[in-house]
Amino acid sequence: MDNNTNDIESENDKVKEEWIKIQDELRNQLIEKDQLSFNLKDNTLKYIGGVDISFVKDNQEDACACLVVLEYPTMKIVYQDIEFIKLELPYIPGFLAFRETPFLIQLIDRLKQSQDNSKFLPQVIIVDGNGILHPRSFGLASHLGVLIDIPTIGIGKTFFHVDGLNAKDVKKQVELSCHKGGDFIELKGESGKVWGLALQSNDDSKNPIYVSIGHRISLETSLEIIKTTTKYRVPEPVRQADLKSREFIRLHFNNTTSSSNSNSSSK
DNA sequence: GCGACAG
DNA sequence: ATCTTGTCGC
Repeated sequence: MDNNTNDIESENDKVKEEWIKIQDELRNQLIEKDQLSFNLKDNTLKYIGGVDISFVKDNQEDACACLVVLEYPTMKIVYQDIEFIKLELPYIPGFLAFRETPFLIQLIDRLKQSQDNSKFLPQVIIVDGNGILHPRSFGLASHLGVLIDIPTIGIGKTFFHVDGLNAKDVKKQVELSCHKGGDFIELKGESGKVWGLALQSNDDSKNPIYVSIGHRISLETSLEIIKTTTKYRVPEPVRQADLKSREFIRLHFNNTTSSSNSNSSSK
């Protein structure tokens, strides 16, 4: 029986090794500077995207993927696509991209192919997950960005330990240095590398968000965009994607499945 | 060996 | 990720 668990463990290690190779390869295509189809100074940023996946409770595989496109800077939703999906892989810290990326790409592809809506293809996408703020500098936002070749910004809501940085010290630093919305600190690790920023979203948000480069954008431009699209704790594009996907689950999944406490009838 | 660990 | 009421404040 111990042999079984050992076999499984070594199988998992093999898979992780393969995944690491894949990401090492993809990372060669990662661009950590501005390579954009717009300039923030001259109103050429029109469409900004947000993606998120929400889950059905007590369920590791039934979920809802959402892509929204907002008009900049009005933040009005001009396009949305929401669908039920079945996750095929578990959540493994450090390998989130392999779990979620296939479904997000599908949403982007559908928009690209849309006869009427392809004009809404976002010029930059804000992703619910880190960019290069990641053990191998290649989180979900970067992985997705490279695969779809669209600029992305990574947003984390909880800190991911990397390069000697840890949540406790980071939050302590934020407490000391950030007092109002827009204040931020650099996330500089032991190696000296700047992995991203901890940003106070608004004047009364105590809990920071973590901004990092996804793909084809600089940290400076990322910050500028995040600041101008954030009203609540998380930027409006990802917030809307989150709200839409949760609502979809509430409306179409809940009473549709047995799952839990209905009126316990028979017995 | 032990703990940490995006969503 | 998800589970949840009240509560503080504009």
